[in-house]
Amino acid sequence: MDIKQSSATETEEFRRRIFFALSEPGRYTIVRMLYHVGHEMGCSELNRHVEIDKSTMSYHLRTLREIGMVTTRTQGREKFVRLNTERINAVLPGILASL
Amino acid sequence: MDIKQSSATETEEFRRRIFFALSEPGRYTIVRMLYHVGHEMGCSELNRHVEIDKSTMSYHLRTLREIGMVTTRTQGREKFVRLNTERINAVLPGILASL
DNA sequence: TTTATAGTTGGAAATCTTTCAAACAATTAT
DNA sequence: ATAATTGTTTGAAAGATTTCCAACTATAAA
Repeated sequence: MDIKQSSATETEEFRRRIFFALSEPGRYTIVRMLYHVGHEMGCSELNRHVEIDKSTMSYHLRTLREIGMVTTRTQGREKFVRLNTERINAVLPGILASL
Repeated sequence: MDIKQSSATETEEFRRRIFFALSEPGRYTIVRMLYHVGHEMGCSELNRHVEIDKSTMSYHLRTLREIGMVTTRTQGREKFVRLNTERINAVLPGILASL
């Protein structure tokens, strides 16, 4: 059973990116909060619960969005973040529940 | 429900280190290989299956050992690596099976 | 219109990560 | 004793990541 590093499936790539995201305390906290709250949250609400500079928060949320772990919705001047639970569970079943 | 970043439990810390380990392709491949093989492997045997420079391999194995994801045993000039399945499953149940 | 609120972006600084070559130690084989 | 095999370590180079300030856009409120 040989494993070639060159050929990584999309799923594998997504998994690794999830691992990368969760290896950073700030993002770990954000994801954990979103999961436990169980519904979308406004960025500023998130920011009120998680102590991170607002631009750092923005940076982390962009990372999570680029990876595909969250989606966002803008309403007026507020932005709501929603955890993409289904997609994450599809490649790493149960991981969110164990955070 | 507030989450303070300052206080991370040991378990949470271990989880994050596992995520860190698995976010790197080389280590991901090593861990996956060890899991699927299902028993300890000699470093050179590992190196024959996973294409990584030997010193890079050594570096990654040291990281995995420091995190506590693997243990090693030396016999003669060979070194055997064993995945600490129980400990990993204790904090992230089923994660190895989904790699 | 002016001001406040929500969030993004650019850029710089500090730090961390990964990789490899070269030299090394330890063990086994010739 | 010499040579080959196993694996570690050091150190340097290149690159990635995180953080924060300051300036910015856009919407809503006064």
